[in-house]
Amino acid sequence: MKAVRSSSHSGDRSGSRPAARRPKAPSASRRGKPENSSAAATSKSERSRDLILHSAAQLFRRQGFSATTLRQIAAKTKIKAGSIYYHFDSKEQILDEVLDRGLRHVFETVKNSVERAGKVSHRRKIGLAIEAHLVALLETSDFTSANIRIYGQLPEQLKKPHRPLRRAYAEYWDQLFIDARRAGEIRADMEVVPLRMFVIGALNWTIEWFRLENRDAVLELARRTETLIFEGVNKP
Amino acid sequence: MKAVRSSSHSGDRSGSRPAARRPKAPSASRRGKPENSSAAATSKSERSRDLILHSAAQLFRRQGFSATTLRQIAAKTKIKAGSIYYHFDSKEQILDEVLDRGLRHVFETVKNSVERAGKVSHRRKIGLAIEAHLVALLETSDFTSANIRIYGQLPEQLKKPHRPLRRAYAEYWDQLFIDARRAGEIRADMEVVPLRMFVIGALNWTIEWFRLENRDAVLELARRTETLIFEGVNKP
Amino acid sequence: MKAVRSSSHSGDRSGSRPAARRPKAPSASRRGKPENSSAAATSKSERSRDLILHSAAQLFRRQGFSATTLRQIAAKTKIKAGSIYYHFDSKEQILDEVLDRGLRHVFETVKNSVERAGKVSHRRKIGLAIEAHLVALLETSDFTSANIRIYGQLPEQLKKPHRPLRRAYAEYWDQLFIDARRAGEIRADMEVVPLRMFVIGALNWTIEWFRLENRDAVLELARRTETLIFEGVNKP
Amino acid sequence: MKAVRSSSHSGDRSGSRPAARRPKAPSASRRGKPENSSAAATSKSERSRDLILHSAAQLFRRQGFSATTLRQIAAKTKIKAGSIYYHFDSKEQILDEVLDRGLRHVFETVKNSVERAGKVSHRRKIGLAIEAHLVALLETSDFTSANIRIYGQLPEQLKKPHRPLRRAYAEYWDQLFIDARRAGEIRADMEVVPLRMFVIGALNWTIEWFRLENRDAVLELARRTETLIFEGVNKP
DNA sequence: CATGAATGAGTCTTCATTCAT
DNA sequence: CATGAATGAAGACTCATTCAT
Repeated sequence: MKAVRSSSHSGDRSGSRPAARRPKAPSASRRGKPENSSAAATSKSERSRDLILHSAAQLFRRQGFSATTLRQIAAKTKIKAGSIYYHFDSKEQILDEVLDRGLRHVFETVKNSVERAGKVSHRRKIGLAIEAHLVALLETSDFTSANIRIYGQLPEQLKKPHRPLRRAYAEYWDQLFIDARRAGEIRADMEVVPLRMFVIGALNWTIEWFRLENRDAVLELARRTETLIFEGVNKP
Repeated sequence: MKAVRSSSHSGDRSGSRPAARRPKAPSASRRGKPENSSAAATSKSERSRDLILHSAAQLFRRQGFSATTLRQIAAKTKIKAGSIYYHFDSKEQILDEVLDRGLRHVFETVKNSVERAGKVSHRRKIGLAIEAHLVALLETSDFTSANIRIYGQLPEQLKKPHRPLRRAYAEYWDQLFIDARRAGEIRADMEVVPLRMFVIGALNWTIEWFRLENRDAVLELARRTETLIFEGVNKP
Repeated sequence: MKAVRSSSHSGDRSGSRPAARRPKAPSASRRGKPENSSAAATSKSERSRDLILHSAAQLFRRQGFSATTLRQIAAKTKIKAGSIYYHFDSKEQILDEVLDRGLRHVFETVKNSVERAGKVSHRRKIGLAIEAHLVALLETSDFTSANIRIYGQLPEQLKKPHRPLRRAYAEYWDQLFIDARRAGEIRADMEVVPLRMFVIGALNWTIEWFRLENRDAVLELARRTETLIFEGVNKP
Repeated sequence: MKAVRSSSHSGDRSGSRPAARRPKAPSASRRGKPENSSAAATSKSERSRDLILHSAAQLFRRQGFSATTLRQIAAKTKIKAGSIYYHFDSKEQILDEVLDRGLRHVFETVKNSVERAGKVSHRRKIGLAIEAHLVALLETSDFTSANIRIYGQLPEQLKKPHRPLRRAYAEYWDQLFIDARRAGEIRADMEVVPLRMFVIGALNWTIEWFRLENRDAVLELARRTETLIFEGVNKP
């Protein structure tokens, strides 16, 4: 009940190329695994690939896609720029994989968190989703934060392959809200899509300002956010 | 009680340069004027400058700063890339001015809206601020939306000159919340900074998804957002 | 009765590109003019374009397409490599134009030479064609020699746009032979296609060894070749 | 009376290098053997070497030297690019050997064919030479066709080591013509060098268009060519 | 004011080559 | 013998910038 199906596009665009070398596609052993799995990346190649992706994610997150150069990625990975092409076909392919991992990571984190909770109130579920989303975004994954931060500014053609998964994630949240509303835990007159936008927006914007200081900071932020969303700022 | 002081930095960095032909600095007549003033842009030069800035703002907003080329800006302005240098010293200078105008625009819009209201409840004031912020962001100013969208990914050195004004704007909101809390319209245990982040985050994130369709769409969105913030999603 | 229709493809492949600048397409004033027209190339841009093409043709001819770098072309033209892109979209576009000019040049030279002769024997016509082809190839046009020399090694996709014109040229020769055979000046059992290949082959191969020394060398070579083709090496 | 002395240069340029593992020079057992001998290629190493050379020859022939990458050669040979360096010091060394084999192959083929004929007319000898040259070029050897096709575009320094053998081959043809002329089978006023160029040119150019379809096609072509050369196109 | 033409630094990418395993 | 992984030099191409006209 865990792995989010990869948007299965990743790397497809390179289909026409001669595809000389080997790696270039996410190794079977990694596909679908949680991105920050501490389970040792096996081959040397896989380790390098991973390091490159991590470097890229951090840089994309900070500077955006187009402001990030392959030389920067290489430098951070302590290899030379040309070497990147042993592992990837193009800068775009790196982007694709960063985006994909990032979204799959939040999605899985949120899903697992909610499902693990079992029978709890809808508010609790939404609270857990908020917390999981924030944890993924702010604590555990550069991929997720990179995705959230840069996606909006990418050219259409780069966004396209990631739409299905994005939509799926949005629908997952919508369902949480729909269920809660049906159960009467959310006002009946509340429309789901703007609500989801509002919530996700408030969560996502945290990348712009939140600086992780201690383990509990994110949890604290999550709690606060949940309260705000459910109760607003009004006097009770 | 209108004009927000420009962050006074704009163009300063070019101080050492030989000071080419003429303009290069916002013309006296424009300084401090509301950005969308339809009041006669006077000289031809000023009109071109303005058109360039508008083109730049739109492109920055859509693609980010580094993905936007001067030639794109020129093309959208229907001039040639070289001509931009009659009006600006560098791409950075354009950025500076776009950012500055953008922030001043929201700031003024919000301030004016609140002040014009006169004696009203704090909730009403905050509601007006929300509305004004959204209007500036989604309806009236490409500068504002450009600013909001790209600021976070800019290198330190480009952000720096804009910090004072950003801080001022943040403090303005903080004050709104502090006043409301003091007046008991907001729960006493609510900390102001995270609250502001939450609210501004929810508002700013709308650029990522909101598509302006009709005049009232933004107002409707603003109302909805105000309700959410004050009352939350709970059953009343 | 002169200009050979350009294969009209030239530059078409760049159709999808944003096409920012201007020149990039052969200027109207040059299209269809004989390549070595001494009629002054007018604008500065046109002159540069032309110089680049000439440099490219010479280098392509000597080293082949892929062994020739833009830097070499630039150096020979005494400009910087980046400047080439003011005039051309890509190395391929340069190639296209070199090939096109080259073939149009021989074609026109041959056609004009034959037509100008008026009512003469078929053998004379073929003799003139041989001479004209050799002159174009060895004396007047780097474009023609470049074309002949590199065409065969180009990847399919680069050859494609030039096929129609090549075919037309081949058919022109075929017609010369067909007419001569019908008139009884060529043995009736002689098949035209292999004959054309034989003749054109013998002519084209001269690039591999012939070094132009004096004005008459080519004419002398042409005469010799004509004799060989018509009479063979046999004792008369 | 068969083997054409290799131009003995092959690999010499690598003289200064540290002399890696082992082979790198054509194994003793192969030196001087006819290139397509099916007589057991012995060691595994030797077989690989050979496969690499064949792949290279085909690619050089089709695309030229500089457009052919080591990875393409490796792919065609079904090994990895790095492995090539066990057998060769550099791409240039491969080229050298391809060129050398190619020329030795035609040379031997022609020589053998002529010598085997014994006492025959000079025209017959030349006819056999034509046939043998075409067979080598179009049917039996990628090395020969690669040589003929790419030699002219190589940089001086790469051509140099192959000149002696080329000259020898040219002289062999010259001798055939001289003998024929002395015997009165060729017109006395016919100069030998341009004649050889004409003939070899017509033969060599066939690579540009001839597509081998059936066993006899080459022989048919050879016959036609011989007739043309001796009798020309005139009515008899 | 604006453009045409050019420049040079830097971008992504390719490729021959190396070398430890 | 062969490969996997990497390197560095170079290639095509882009782009902010300059400046004479």
